[in-house]
Amino acid sequence: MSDRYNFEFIEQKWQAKWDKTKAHKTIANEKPKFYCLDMFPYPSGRLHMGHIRNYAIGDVLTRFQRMQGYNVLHPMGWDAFGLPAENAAIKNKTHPAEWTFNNMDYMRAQFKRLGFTYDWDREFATCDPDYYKWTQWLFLKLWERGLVYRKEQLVNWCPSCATVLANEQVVDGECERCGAKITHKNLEQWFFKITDYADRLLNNLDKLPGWPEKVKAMQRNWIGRSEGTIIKFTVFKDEYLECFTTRADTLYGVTYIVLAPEHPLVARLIKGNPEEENCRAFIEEVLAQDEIERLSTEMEKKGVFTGSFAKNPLTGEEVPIWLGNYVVATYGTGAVMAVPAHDSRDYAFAGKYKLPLKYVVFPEKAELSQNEAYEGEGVLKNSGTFNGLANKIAQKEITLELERRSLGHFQVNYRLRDWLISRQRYWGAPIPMLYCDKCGIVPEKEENLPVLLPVDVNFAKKGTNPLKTSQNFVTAVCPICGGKAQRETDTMDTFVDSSWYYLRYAGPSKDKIFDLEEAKYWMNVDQYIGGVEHAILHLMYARFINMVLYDMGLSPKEEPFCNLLTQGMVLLGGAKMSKSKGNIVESDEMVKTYGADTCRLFMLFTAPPERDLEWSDAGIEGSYRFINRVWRLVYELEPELREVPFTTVDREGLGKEERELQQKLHESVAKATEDIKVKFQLNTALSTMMELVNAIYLYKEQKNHHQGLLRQAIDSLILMLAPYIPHTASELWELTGHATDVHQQKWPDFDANLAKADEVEIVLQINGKIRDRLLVPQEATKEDLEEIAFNSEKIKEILEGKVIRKVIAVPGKLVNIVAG
RNA sequence: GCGGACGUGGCGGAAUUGGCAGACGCGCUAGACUUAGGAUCUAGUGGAUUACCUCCGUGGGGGUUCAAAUCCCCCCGUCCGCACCA
Repeated sequence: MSDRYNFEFIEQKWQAKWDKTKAHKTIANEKPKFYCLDMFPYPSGRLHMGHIRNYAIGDVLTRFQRMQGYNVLHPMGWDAFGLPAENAAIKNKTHPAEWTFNNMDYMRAQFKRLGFTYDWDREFATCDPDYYKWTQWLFLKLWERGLVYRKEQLVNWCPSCATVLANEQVVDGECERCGAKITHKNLEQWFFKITDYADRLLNNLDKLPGWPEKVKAMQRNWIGRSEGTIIKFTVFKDEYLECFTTRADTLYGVTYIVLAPEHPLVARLIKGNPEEENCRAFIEEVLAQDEIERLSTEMEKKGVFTGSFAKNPLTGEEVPIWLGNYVVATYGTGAVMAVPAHDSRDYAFAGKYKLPLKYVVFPEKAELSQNEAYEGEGVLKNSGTFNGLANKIAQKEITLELERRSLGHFQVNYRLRDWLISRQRYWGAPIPMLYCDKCGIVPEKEENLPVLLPVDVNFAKKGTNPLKTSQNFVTAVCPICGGKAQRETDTMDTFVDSSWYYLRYAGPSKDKIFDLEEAKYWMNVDQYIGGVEHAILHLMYARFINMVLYDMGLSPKEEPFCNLLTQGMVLLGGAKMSKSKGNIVESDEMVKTYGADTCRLFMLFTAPPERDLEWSDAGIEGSYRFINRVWRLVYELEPELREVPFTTVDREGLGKEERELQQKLHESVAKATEDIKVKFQLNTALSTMMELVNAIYLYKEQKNHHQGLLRQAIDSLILMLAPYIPHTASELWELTGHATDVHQQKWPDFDANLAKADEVEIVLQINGKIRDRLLVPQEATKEDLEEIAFNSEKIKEILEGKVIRKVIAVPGKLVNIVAG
């Protein structure tokens, strides 16, 4: 034992012990459960301080809940498929697997060096054939349920990653991963029908009170549900142009129609018209723009007349059909009925091209201004038989009339698109489908899973899916007719892998996707912790896949994640730590200098978990100082405590200093417990413990110590620090004579009565301004306080010659005298 | 434009059930100990004025209240997400 805080020795000692005894192994039992899950990492290489922060939060919660009597599952593994491995493989002429597994080994050792409570027996990587076999199985189940389809459409293409991407993975027209500008290609791709679940994904958000409002808002926004009407305008003979609108009530105000240049009817609508040339030039111009330009609100609204007309289904009026650069081809029908009198965008467009306005909705009280679009509520005019109806009612009535005439119907539209899951890359789970000359597209048989990634591939050809270079892989046998077939060479989006991993942790299994019985015990995840960057991507995909598994009778809960914490980022120089920016503070370096406990402590103390945190060299020094301070305190008191048994000390017979220390102790336990359990404010829990340490230091200066009370204070302090600085706490627990493991102890209790001070300082106010402060007994009543207040010399002086109007006394807080 | 979060010392941040603004930590200042200190300990640290008293102060303005960082209204600003979605 050393008087110096030797973190290297201490941390290695306890880590070796935890490893050897499998201290963090978890099995389902009769205790109440708690499933604490940190989003598993991509094995990118090395941990930095950002990682430490993420995982330290989950680790504190895990250790705390164990001390609260819960059986806590806290697993860790690897989201191990993905592009960086493949790119590294091309660059270093290795195999992606080698790069990935090396990184996993390195990072696993780093996790252990940080003392995290993971049950390593449950570890897996999504690139293990034992795992991706079930990702493929899941694909087949979705196929069976009609939730998978293959379709040619305009898709996002990342030229740098040489693969297609889902809508969610395109940010501001750029690749979410590499930042390259996205282009568009017409390709046949695989999709998951997430839109079938749009309503449930949306409605269930209301059943997730433990999720941040922000994340729920983002998902609602992304799903973008909108109720409206499809209205059919007649073009040619017996052919219709369908428009989606949320304002069917303004149908009598339609003065033209605008189509996206990509609309399928455009070619026929312009053909042979004098405007044809003009239109072609316009379409070419619009299509030449990239996504960002095209969708920018700054973009000037432009259009051209097609030379054709469409017939309004109710008025029979012929209105001109235009092409517009602002109409989104992929939303609704790609065709908009324009009502310039009641839509400001149409108003601007109509003004520019001298198209007519027709007001049909009039405000009930105010005058209608004809200098702008009126978008508010009102009553219908100029609308035939619908005149006089409130516009909200007219929306329904007009749609019902259209339904009677088979010229329209109610429609719910979503912004959400189906999930494009195929990728033209090697390092992912192969899509288990085949192309047979006779049978067409056929699924692989379940018993033939996993469809293994071949080893004989060539990574050298840039822009080609390496899987295509393996003849052994591509050439296959049709599972139906036994004839010659070709394997699908696309792999699945890695977000498919991570959409069900939490179930695998909860119920590891050799012969099933997961063990249903064990998963029933653990699910759902009580606390999920991860970055807000997954607010839409992973968190919506996972909810969707879990919902499908729930419908299949497999997943025990409809929603997988009960409570969600989106922790803030660790910044350096105001920017998120990232390899590409080169602003990384490496875990290894800091652990070597200060030890794991100090790193953890700093990350938790400096800011509340949800907020971003700026790295500070001085800040980590402060945390290191605090641990040293605790170390010295316990080390110096240890000789007189070693033989003192732990007891709970009563208030009776204690001296003033003892009573103060006791009060501080109980108050600290109460606050540290509430902060972590209710508020999730680890920073304030820690500041409370710092105050307790300061109080014990102060008491230590006393001549004769109440050893029983000191023992209780020191023991409680070590217990409360155990989740945060587990190595130091273990060592100090042992040092002070305990034969037990600090992490298997019960969290300390507190007595609410003892947490109150004997005397409290109250303030005396006159007209709300503080004029005096006094110490009064804790139990002083309103009446007592008033008496005390009027006896104060200062108060008497100020009140001279004033009339007292009102006196407010709040026990334990203040007395306020209103006088004038 | 829509939605979410937020604005408190030199800095990170406390206090949000209305009731002492600035806990805790960093930094800074002075002192103690010391051969030395980038260790440790003690004291101080919102601003103005300063022996004391006092006044001002939570982005700005108004309001409710005995009492507002906290509740209400208006405005300004920052960050994040979505964005010509019909």
